[in-house]
Amino acid sequence: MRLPVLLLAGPTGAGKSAWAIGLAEAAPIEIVSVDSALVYRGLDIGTAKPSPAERARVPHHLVDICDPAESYSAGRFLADALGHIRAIHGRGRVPLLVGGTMLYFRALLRGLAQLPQASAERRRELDTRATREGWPALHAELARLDPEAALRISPNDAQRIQRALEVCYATGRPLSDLQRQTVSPLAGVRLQQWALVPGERERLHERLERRFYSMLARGFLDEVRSLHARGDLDAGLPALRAVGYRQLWSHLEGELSLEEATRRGIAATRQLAKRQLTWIRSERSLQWVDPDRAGAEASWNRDVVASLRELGL
RNA sequence: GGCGUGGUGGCAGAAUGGUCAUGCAGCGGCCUGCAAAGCCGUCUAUGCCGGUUCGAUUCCGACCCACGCCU
Repeated sequence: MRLPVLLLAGPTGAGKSAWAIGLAEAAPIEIVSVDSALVYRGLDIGTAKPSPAERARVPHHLVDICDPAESYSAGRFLADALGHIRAIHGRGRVPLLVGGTMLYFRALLRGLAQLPQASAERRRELDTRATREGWPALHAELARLDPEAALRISPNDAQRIQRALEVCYATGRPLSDLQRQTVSPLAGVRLQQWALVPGERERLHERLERRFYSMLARGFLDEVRSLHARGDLDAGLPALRAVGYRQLWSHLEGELSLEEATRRGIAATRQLAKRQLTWIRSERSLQWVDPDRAGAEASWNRDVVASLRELGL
């Protein structure tokens, strides 16, 4: 028999974690987090990380695996996640991939091309050139090395221009060629995929705002303060660009009042949710569930448990 | 009650006798090793009534509202 892989996506604040933990208590499931912020140690309150108690009850993988000074990546995620999926299957259990980092889900579903890792030095060089010449100039260079990539990347999209050039330099080949063949690493796996999609955006927004205040009440600012106090972290690190952390960091740097940081943090959270929803809409293989509908969680839970039973689990 | 100042989009804030900046928020989208990131696109406005004018958000008058000062 082939063990399945379950996927649960959804925007921030939709209730994914609670659903996942609830399911794991009713079925032989282990949770694999699909979340670019939960990987960082010390980012707890602001990421709504599952509590130690919850993690003791249900195994969570890919949480707290990285120091905030490091940069995690989609590539590392893919390798890590596939490793956990295999290991969980090896235990005769079912992996439930839960999270909101849609690029990571896509990597899992569609695969990533064989590309070189990010190179810190190369990126530093490119940043230096960009401050002197401007990104449009580097975009023009990309147009020579990889016209196809230049066509779909905006002259202002620093991040992607940088990545494309980095790959061209490192491999001597256009990124577009390298990206041509990718295979789904989960091809042939029995997949069940859901997305929590709140029916009313308004309600999600209210919830996100309340949640932000509640995080502050539970010591979010102190959490950021202790990261700030380490002295070896800076605002450019992926961990500190996370929603909420970035704004509170900026307040600690004296750039924003706490009120302003809060306002912006809440707005950034809404924007994150919006981008996640855009991605969910485009991923047609996901089955939508409205978490605000009465009884939605219970009936989902029941259905999943039943379908696992059919497989003898 | 009198005088003064000011009313521009959800908010902030420019400008103009003829096409009403811009920023933020919102909304839609893109996404291959930073993705809670980055980028692209986009709707809504000149308080009200009248006058001058070919044409008024702009000039004039009345009114309403806000703020300040005076009584």
